[in-house]
This record gives sequence, C-alpha cells and structure tokens, in this order.
Amino acid sequence: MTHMMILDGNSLINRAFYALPPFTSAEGLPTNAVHGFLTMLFRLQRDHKPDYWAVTFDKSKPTVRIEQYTAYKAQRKETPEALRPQFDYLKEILQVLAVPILELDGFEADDIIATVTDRAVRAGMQVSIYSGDRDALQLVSPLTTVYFTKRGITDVECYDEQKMMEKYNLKPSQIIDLKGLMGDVSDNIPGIPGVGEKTALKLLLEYGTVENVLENKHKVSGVKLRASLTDYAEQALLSKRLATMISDVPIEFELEDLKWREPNRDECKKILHRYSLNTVARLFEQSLDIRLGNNKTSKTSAGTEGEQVSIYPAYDGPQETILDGHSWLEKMHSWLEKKPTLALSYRYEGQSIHHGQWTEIGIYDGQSTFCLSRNTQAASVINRLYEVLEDEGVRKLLADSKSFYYLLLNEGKTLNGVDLDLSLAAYLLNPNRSNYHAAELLRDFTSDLFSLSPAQEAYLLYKLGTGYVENLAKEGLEKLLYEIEQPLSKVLAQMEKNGISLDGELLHNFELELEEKINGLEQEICGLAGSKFNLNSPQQLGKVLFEDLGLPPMKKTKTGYSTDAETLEELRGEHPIIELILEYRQLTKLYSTYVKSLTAQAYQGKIHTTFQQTVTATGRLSSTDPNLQNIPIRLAEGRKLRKVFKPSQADWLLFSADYSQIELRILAHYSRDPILCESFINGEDVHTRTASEVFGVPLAEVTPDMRYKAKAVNFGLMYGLTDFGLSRDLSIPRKEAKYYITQYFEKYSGVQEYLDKAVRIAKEQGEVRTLYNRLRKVPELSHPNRMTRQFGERIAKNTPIQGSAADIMKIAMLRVSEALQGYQARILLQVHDELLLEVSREHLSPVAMRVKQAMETCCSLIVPLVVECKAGENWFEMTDYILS
DNA sequence: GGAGTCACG
DNA sequence: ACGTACGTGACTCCG
Repeated sequence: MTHMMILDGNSLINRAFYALPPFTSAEGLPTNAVHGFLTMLFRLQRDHKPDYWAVTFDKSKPTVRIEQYTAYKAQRKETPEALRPQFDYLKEILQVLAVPILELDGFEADDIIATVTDRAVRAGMQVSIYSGDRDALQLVSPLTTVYFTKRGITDVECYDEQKMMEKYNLKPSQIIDLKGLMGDVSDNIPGIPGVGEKTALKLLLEYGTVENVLENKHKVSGVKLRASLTDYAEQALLSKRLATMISDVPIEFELEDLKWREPNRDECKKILHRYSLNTVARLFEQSLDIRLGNNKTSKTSAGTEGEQVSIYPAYDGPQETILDGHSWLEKMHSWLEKKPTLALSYRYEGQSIHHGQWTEIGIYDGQSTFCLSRNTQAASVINRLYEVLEDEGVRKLLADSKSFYYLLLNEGKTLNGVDLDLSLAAYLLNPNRSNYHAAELLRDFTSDLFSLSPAQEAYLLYKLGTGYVENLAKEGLEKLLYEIEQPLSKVLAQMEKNGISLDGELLHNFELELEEKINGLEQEICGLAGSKFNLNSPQQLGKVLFEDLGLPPMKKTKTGYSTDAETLEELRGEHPIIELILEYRQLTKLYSTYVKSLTAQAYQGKIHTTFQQTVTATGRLSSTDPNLQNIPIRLAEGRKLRKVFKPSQADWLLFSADYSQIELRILAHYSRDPILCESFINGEDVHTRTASEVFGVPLAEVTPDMRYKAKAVNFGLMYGLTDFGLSRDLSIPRKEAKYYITQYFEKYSGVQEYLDKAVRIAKEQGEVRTLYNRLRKVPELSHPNRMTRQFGERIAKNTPIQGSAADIMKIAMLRVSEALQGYQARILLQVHDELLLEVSREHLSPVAMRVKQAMETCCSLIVPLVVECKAGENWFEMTDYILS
C-alpha cells in the first residue's frame, strides 16, 4: 500500500529543542532542535521508506481559532531565543532535501495535517502522522496511524484504534470530546473547571460525546460536577470546537507534490555540513542509500515486498510497436479506412511552441502503441501522418490540443477530428487546478511518471479519457467542452499564429523618448530628495518620503510604508516631489512592461501572444508572453502606445468589436430586474438611468458627478459591492457609500433578490454555474473563517456574471471565425469583451456587418446584446464604424 | 519566491 | 473589531 508520512514540524522541533542539550554549529548558530528533528526524519526514511511525505508548520499569522476564542494559545510562552531561528534553518535544509513543506497563513500545522490526511486517505493511502501533540489522535483511522513522541524525539509510541481503546477507552473521534471536557492547558483551551482526564474519560465512556454528557447532566453523580456541567456547558462546546482539527483548509497542493523525491546528494551534504550537522549527514547518506535500494527491489519484486507496492498501477499498457517505413504507410492507410480513435501525445523542440517543431508523436490506436520520430522517417510517412491528422473521421484524443494545432500550423498543416482534449476537460471539471499538462494529469492515474515514452503517454491518456468522459457527463459539461472550448482552441491557435504587427520605428522612438524623460525625472527627484536612491524600491522611497522629507505616512504595508498611487495621490500638494514620482512610476511602467518587452518579443515585426485557455477560475482567457490584454488605454500617455499596433498589410485596417455592458446585461438577464431590463431594452445609458434612480432625479437632470457615482455602483455590484470598497473608489465617506447602496437596492430590488439567491444556492450546492453550465466549486463558502466565507460569497455573485460573459464571448469567437471564411480578415486578439481583427479595406463593410451580427446573435438573453464597432489605421486611432 | 506596484476587463 | 470589490500578468526589489 502507498504510504504517506506527515511530520508536525512545530511540535517535533519543540520537542527536539527541549529534549537535547544546547549545541551550536561552527559559526555559533544554535542547531540542537534541527539536529533532533533531522535525526528523526532520517531514521523514519531509513526504516519506513515513505512513498509520500511532508512536514507541516504553523505560520506566525493569527489562526482561525483566535477568531472564535481570543484567549486561544494566549498562555503560550514566547519561543526561546535559541529556538526561534532554527525554524528557518530547518526549512532551508528541508528544501534542499526535497522534503515538501506545507504551511498556510491562518492555520495551524494540525489543520494542515488533517487536510493532507483526508486527501491521502481518499486516495487510498496509508498515513502515518508524527507529532508530539495528542490532538492528532483524533485522526486515527483504519488507514491512519499516529506516532506520538514519548521521551526525547526518536522514541515514539504508535496509536491505532485498538491502542486508543486500550489506553483511553476512546474512539479517535472522541479526542475532541475529551478536550472539550478537560481542556488543554498548553493551548489555553478552558474545558470545564474541575474536570480532569479521569472524570472526562469516565463521562465519555458513559455518554460518548460532550453534547450527550450535557444532555444527561442530571444523571451525573456529584453535585459540584452537575453544577459545573450546567454553568460551563457553552464553554465545553466551544472547547470542543477549538480542539477540532479543520480538515479542509484551503491549502493548495497536489498529492503528487508530496511524492518522495531523490534529493541532490551533494547539495544535501553541503548544507548539513554548513550547519555542522556531521552525524546527521552520515545518517542521511545511510538512509538515502537504503531508501533508494529498497525502491529498486520493490519495483522488481512487487508483491513479495508487500508494503511498498503503489496503489496506482505501473505502466501496464502494450509495448511499443516498431514499424518500418512500409509498415507505417500500411498502418496509416488502415486508420484512414477504419477510422479508429487515436490517442496522441507529442514532443517538440524549440524555446516555445511559436518557434517550435514537433519531434515525436506517440499514438495509441486502441490496440497498439507507436511512436513516430520526425528525424528517422521518410517524408512520405510524415505526409501520410498529416493526412491522418487532418482526417475529420479519424477521431483524436490528446492533451493541450491548442499547442498541437500550433505545431501543425508551423508545418502548414492542421488537425481535425479532435474528440477529447484532456487538458480542457480537466479544466472544466476543476478550473482551480494549477496545471493541466499531460504529465500532470497522468499523475492522478499512474505511478510511472518519470520515464513515459510518447507511446506510453498516448496509451495512458486514452485510458484517462474514459474516466473524464464519465465525469463530464455527470457534471453536465459535455456541451461546453465539445461545442465551445474544444473548437475554440483551434481558433485561438490560429489567432496566436496570426500575431499582431508592430510599427518598430515608432516603438523605438517611444523608447528613446521615454528614456530621456525618465532620466530627467530621476535627476529632478534625487535633487529634491537631497540624496540618490533607487526610485524603484518602495522601501527606499518610503524612507525618503516619510523619514527624510517628513511627509505624513498614510497607509502601511506588511513590510513598511505604503507608497502606491492612491497614497501618493493624497500627498500631492504636500511636496513637489510627489507629482514627479507619480509621473516617474507611470513612465517606467510603460518603459519596462510595454516598450521594452514588446521590443524584445517582436519576431519578424509581429507579436505572438499565448492565450491561456485553462488558467482562470471563471472561464475567461488570459494572455501571456506578452500579455496583450492589458495594453494601456485609460491614461493618455499610455494609450499612445496603441499606435504601434497596426495591420499586417498595406490597405488593411484594424477593426474592433466590443460588447457594450455585457456583464450588466447578464445581470439583468439573471435577475430579471424590471428597471435594469427596461434600461437595456430601451437602449438607455444604463449609468445615467441608475443615477436617476439612486438620486431620485429625472434623467435629464443627472449630472456628470451623479453618473460617475452610479457607474461605480454598477461596477461594484458585479464584484460583491461593499460600502468600504465604494467609498474608497469614489473618495467619499462610508456612510455616503452605504446610502447609495441602500438606495440602489431599493430601486433595483430584483438585483438584490437575485444576488441573495445566488449566494444561497451556491451555499447549498458548494458550487456556482454560468449560463452555459461552466462549473466553479466554491469551498470558501463553508470555510470556518468569516473573511474567507465572505470572499466565497463575492465569488458566488461574480463568477456567474463574469463566467457567462466569457462563455458568450467564446461562442462569439467561434461564430465570427466561421463568418470570416472567404473574407480578407483575421481575428488577432480577444480582450474579454472585445475582439480585435484586421481586415482589408475592401472587405471592411461586409466583415463589420458579419462580425457584429455574429456577436449579437450568438446568445439570446432577455435583454439585447449590443456590439460597438470601431476601425482605424492602428489600435490608437480607432473611430466608430457605423454600419451602413 | 514573495511582496509591492500597476496595467487591463 | 476586523478587513473589505471580481478576474488576470509582468516588472522590480529584496531577503
């Protein structure tokens, strides 16, 4: 059985510190606790050979339990001077040892242990927990054993269910009841005064739980005890809650992150000797040898070794079939005839997909696996392969189809007949994963991860697909996948391939201009400050402003003074330097993030971004390397940068089509609020109408300021508006903000009802859905921390809106892409609610009409969808394009 | 690698 | 009393 070992770092390092005499490294650093901990760790590695392991730590941030009970752990002594730095030494060493560390703000090591245990047990693993804290005993189960340090640190006592019954007459789940009654001095959990271990155990033997004890308190013998049970009932229940480990903390990790990995032996020895841990270093080598040696034997003689067999199967598919050129042609001929489903995997060379060439393609055809290498095959075979790939009838299953489309586009070929893209499928099933690469997806599925050949990978993807298809059906995600995401990846690949052209000369001029201005500002600012310092360092800037120049600090960050634009804006007028710094910030941002990076990333006059289809939790796309979805527009200086984006050919134009107020329209659709719907149906300016409603004045009397405020309310709505947020954004008192919100919801009561309902249903289901059934789980909604729960509520309000807008735009892109067939026009970029195209002048008129039409009709809401079109010589000079 | 900052919808 | 609007990506500093 697969075995996971979890060590409670805090608890064990404390034990080690007190158990060992103080000794120090050659440099004089205290190392006794580190020594003790590592000795234990290596002995465990040697004797138990974990398949997975992790060390958990508390973070210094307040824990969730403080919220419930402020005295929690209040009694705890300060960490001794000699122990404090050892946490960092240990973490540093663990990193080199390739031992995973788990910690999370706001949660104790215990909670993380509970969470990891829960996940591991669900995955069928056997878990051993090492701790000096008796709390951990609540996790004991048939699959989970707790090792409790007795004397010293390496001397441990093993607790399973039987042992607990023998020793305490308790089931694991009753540990929290025990704490609830007797409390815990070290954590300052009160329990019931006068109730110690003996009484508590007696009560629990009879009544089982705290609740049941309290219910039957009249039956309990002893006047004093009965009185205590009455007086401290609440306190007992609270104590029980405090003692309960949280097994669903939002810590991000994959079980596979915790897999035992072989560390770099030399690096490990080096760092251990640096801390003068020579004995430990010897133990390390010994334990590593045994761990590695054992690994080998368990692989060759799985089953006889017993313990070390993974729950996942090792690769058990067909051996790769080797074909000569002639047999390849025959095989591919038969595929074209019989139309099997092919699972594909691919490898490529080159720094990125955009300049890459595929090198190997692994194929599984339902019976045999193959691998085709481009270098060793004749052109005739490769060309035949392209025929297979382009054959719509030969269905394909693969991961990250967008990249494969792109690699084929590089060859002037394409891919047809994609049945299942596993990356997209996995994304729809859980958009919160961090990684959707083939290798990563297969980690859920097989223990053989390191040396998969393309052929083996293809076979495993095929098998993985079966489970995905079932789950997609269960979650109702098939249409979204097959009709939206999968076809879209082909459109995206083509957009990336198209790229967008840059005016290199103009860009260079920008660069020179900015350099000059920035240099000037730098001089001026240093002059005013009276010293030379690094303007890019918020820390140094804070010191100059708030210490040297004595300006009043407004906000603080974790690390010091805040110097963000909002803060500086308030200080404008206090000192001439402020204005210059704001300008410096603006210009350097333009320079380094945009001008410099675009210059560096241009390739033959074009920029090819990557659209990420599996990144956001809401279903939006994202754009990277470079990000072309955040090119400046709001401020005039930045906006000018858009001049450098131009059509790729003479006599072509850029054309943009953007959805007007798509998110508010979706809100209108969801809520069916009469006023909001009427606004859109009548084609009113929605912010003006909101202002009129909120301020109670006729439409004609709405002032720009009123409209501005109403607009902020409308935006805020979709994010889960708070008075604080609104007041900050509008620089108005909170009371005023609150008043607007109240007014808004009074008028737009349908919106309020909808948002409340959205949260209620999300809480019931633990998830939210979009118009096209896109799924996002929201575990935050049932989180013990209030802040986290409120965050979950905002997600529940926002995701259906943002996500539905994303769905609609994706459908629109498919429709637009079809509508452009036969025209001199290409889609270049998508910026969430805007599509940027390039089109020949000649075809501008019909293309504009078709694009607008496609976007406005691709989804039918109870309010109209409206698209606004612009055209121009570059992305700056865009003027409204009125359809004739 | 995290924190701070800032660009976009 | 506390910390606070949703979703992203990139650059710079600094330990």
